[in-house]
Amino acid sequence: MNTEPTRPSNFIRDIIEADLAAGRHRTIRTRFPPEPNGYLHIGHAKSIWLNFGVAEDYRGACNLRFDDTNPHKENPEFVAAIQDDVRWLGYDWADRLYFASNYFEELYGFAVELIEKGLAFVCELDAEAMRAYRGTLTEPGRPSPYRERPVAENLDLFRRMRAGEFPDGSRVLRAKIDMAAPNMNMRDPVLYRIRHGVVHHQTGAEWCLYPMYDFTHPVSDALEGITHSLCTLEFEDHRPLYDWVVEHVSVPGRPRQIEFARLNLKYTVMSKRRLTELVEQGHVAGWDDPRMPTIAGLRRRGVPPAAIRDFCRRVGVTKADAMVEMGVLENCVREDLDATAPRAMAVLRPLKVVIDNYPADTTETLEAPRHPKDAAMGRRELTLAREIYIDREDFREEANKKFKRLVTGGEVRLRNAYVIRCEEAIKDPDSGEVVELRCSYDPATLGADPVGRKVRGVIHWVPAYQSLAAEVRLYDRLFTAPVPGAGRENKDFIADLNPESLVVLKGCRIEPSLATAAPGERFQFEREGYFCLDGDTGDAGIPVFNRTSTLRDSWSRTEAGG
RNA sequence: UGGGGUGUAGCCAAGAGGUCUAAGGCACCGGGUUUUGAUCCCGGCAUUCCCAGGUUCGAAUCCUGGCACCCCAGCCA
Repeated sequence: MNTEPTRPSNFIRDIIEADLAAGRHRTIRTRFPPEPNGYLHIGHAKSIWLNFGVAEDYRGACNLRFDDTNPHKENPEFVAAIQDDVRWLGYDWADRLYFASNYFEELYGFAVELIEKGLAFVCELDAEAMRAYRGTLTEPGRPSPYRERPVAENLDLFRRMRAGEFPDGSRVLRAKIDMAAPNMNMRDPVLYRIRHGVVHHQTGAEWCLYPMYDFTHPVSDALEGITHSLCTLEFEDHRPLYDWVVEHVSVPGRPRQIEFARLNLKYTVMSKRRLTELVEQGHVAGWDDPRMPTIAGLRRRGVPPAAIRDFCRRVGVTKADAMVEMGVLENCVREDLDATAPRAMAVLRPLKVVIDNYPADTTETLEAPRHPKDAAMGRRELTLAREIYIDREDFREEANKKFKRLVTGGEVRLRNAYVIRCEEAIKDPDSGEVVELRCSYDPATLGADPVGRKVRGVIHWVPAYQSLAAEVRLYDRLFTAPVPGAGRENKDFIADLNPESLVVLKGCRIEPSLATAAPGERFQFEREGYFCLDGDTGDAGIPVFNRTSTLRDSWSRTEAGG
């Protein structure tokens, strides 16, 4: 992990360095605090990278803590998936796995402390009434009629709330702060609510009283000795409340909350609500659908964890709302995969080629490097035969000089093999479609340029009978709009789904050496892109490859531009 | 007409009174190498820092006043 390029400076690191220099802390402690109510996405990756990275750089530690105070939305599947994803990203929390629910008893004690100090009270206003009392953004709220209840009564009521004597929604515990505060979060915020009949994934049926985030988070941070509690910008308004809790309750630490801007990516969505909707309404195949911006989706797509870390580093950490282009991620993926992915040949849309002057009853074994710039990756064997497949896109009956591939009467280099000439294109008499090419090859061109002429194009190929059948799934951006739902009625992001985000190619042929590939292995199919072997199999058990990314393609631009 | 934030190139982002006629990355535009139209290499790409005043010998950096955008009225996190 330390072979990674230096993490650039940012305002959070500046704060940490200043704190260290001033002797406010001897060592740094951070935490990544997901709520287990969904899968992690690339926005979380930024937080994970920041929290674990900063801890690593300043020789501190980062805890993994599940913020599990709302049993209605949380479940063990998410708890497990989140751990898998953090680990896969390359981070290790050692024995520091925590749950906010582990602190329920302490939390309860601190709530009692607040009541005893006259800083919290049991309120019987229902949700609607409480909203009315809260006031608005421009008008102050009014105090709850229950605000001045005696301490002893509050204590008794709170104990009975825990004991299960009151139904859901009948009572809450509230902090007594300031109903006229311009910051809505300070208008006597709710600290505890009653939830009967839910089985919490960690604490079971032990509690019917659950603490709110604003109370739980600062206490949990303090209990764990967190020095810097990093969170996203929308919690900025909560910081005064965070500080209030830390100050008024006898916790052992003084954590400091620092907010940074969350990651936004064009052409995708990042909110848990929207991702959940995509999954539950079946717009994608699941949380790990390769089109999803989830960590699980990116993993299945073939994106290497190092590319995600690099992406986080490049994007930076600031307080300015940012909308990052997909191109940055794609570049990180290509950069990593160019260096690490073995090369192979795969023909996605096969067109049969018969090399007429090649002996019919033999094949030839050729060798090719697994990587053009990394000899250590070794070599692989290719089988050349009289009948091969090339991609339909690499042949045109006629074309102008810019088309560097095969045309009738023209020559092209078969990658890692000979130069061939197309003598004739055989067409289906009914449809006129080209169904086969009759070619000849020049035996003198293996590893050597032909004499007296130059061949500009190189195309990939596979042997017709020795190659393997495969299914290839081509992925494109999930949405057609840079900000899905923007400008639509009800922000209807579903309407911006890209109908061509997935194209399945079933008749593909891949080179024989791919027979031993294992699920999760990544390759560059030369001239096509980067692909990752999926765990699924296609028709008749054939392997399935997911396209992680195309190669950069200046040809399509040239051609489109005329 | 409340509070909290943010504004540097198409997209991110350094920068903290002079070394800024403003780093770096992505994108884009050339040119070179190449048995991947890939990679790689070389070059180009903000006289300008949301706007307007002001302070100063000197400002993206300080002051004042505007403007724009984001977040907040869950017994969600």
